[in-house]
Amino acid sequence: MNAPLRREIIAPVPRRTTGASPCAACTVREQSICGALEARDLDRLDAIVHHKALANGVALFFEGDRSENLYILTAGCVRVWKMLADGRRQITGFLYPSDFLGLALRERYAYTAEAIGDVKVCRYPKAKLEALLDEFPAMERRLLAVASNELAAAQDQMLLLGRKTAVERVATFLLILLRRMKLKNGLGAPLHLPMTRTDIGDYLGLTIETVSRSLTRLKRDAIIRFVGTSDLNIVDEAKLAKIAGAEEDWAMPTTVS
Amino acid sequence: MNAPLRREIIAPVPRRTTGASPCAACTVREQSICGALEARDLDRLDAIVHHKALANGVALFFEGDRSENLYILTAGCVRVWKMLADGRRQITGFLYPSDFLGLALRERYAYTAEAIGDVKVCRYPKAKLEALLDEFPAMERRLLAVASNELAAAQDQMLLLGRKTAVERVATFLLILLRRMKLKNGLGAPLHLPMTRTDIGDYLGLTIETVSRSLTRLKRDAIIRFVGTSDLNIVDEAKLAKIAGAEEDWAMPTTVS
DNA sequence: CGTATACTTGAATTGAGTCAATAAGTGTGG
DNA sequence: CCACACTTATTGACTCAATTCAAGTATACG
Repeated sequence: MNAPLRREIIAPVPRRTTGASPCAACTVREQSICGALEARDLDRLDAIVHHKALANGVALFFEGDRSENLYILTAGCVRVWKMLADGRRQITGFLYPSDFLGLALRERYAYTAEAIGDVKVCRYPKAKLEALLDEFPAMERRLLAVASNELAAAQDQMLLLGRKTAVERVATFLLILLRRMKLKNGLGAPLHLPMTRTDIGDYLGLTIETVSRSLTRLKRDAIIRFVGTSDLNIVDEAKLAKIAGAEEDWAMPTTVS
Repeated sequence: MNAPLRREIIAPVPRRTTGASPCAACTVREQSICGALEARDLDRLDAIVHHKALANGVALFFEGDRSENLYILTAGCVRVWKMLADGRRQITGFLYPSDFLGLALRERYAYTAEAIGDVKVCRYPKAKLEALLDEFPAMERRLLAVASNELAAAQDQMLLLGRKTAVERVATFLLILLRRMKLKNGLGAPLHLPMTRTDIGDYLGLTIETVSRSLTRLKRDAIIRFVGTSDLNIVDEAKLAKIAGAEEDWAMPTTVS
């Protein structure tokens, strides 16, 4: 179907030979768990990291593989998914630079992770990174924060999958992308969708046709405007947010302790 | 709708005056994060814990409340849910004794937690528990493991909500309950459903009618047999598992490292 | 024992899925 | 640079699984 069974092919990234630590020069360090380390400790990370580049559709690992490595995404986009025996697929997340991957501290990965377009990652052997966590509690605390945030996002996604209509799902999806982009790139720039409509459908629990129809409806209502097929401008963010089905925002409720 | 707006009412549990630490006598300690502490450190937990009892339908906290406490469930069942502005509800989980509650290390709770039937919890002030985490890394590690497991469960639930049919969802739900019960009570005993059909529907992204029809179908096919309305025997676990839509079980796949 | 609540069942409706036919991109080689 | 092939996206017509609406029937409770 849409799960290319290619294994990861490593295009080795030239190892820096200058004195400076590669991690010190890393552009996503501050956002990722590595940011928990002091500059002077970065060589400890450098010592166990392998940099890798992956082409479109190549898997970092497959559901069921022994989980021997953890990853931090430094460039590109990764989709993470689970599958039923008959091929029905559910994408549980799209990852972006600085995102952490492989958190399941279990023997096997519970999902497959695949590159969307060109991707770069830092790979850490699980055992060695765990040893570092013991040594640097700040890093472990940061990992806990990451897990906690992902859990909150997963709960939002359950609300979406269990209770939202098709347009609401698509609107929510666009809003999330928009907010993430605003954080990184600032506003104004058009929103780029690196994933296919099939990916979006499998993320939102819809078919591609329904995704397409929902996008068309948002276009018709002048809420978004497409530039090509995978770039768009959000013309009316307020309307989009309204359709997304404003979760109750609980403006300072009274609390009886 | 079905969200009683009652605040928690504390039925004080008599504080033990014997010399022994209450935590030392706790029946769920080993399964919960408290199990990470040595016996000699348990008084540190005792010092910050408050025991509470809650009646059916009473909330521990509401979505949007300041998250000042963390909880461990010691008896009963708790439902955790989020809601859309128009009242659509999604239950993101049912919690059982030894389960941890309030993990979101954020300023506010992202969901509401309510007692189903009589419930007992240990309540810890967030700041004080976090201080303990700093002191006892084993406990923090355990918390990370909890978060990691919950994340895996959340991903399974996304697969269910996004891609499974009604009967598959209900079958999966029963199987999960069965497996959890097997772990605790051993096999044989009938399965008890403490929650209403409405709860089940809101957990599975279905209406009560569809839940009821699915259960009827499983009854008709002699896969389950009800004893009253909230207790049932699972007659044919294999068939149930088959319907639940066997996630690929990836029997030792080859891995190219 | 009656009343409220929770659950089941049936009939009609509908939102999203399926099937099928374009249309719009994307990439390749001549 | 264009023509062709191929993939990806859109649109339309029809179907169907789950919802909605509407009775009924258990079950629990004061």
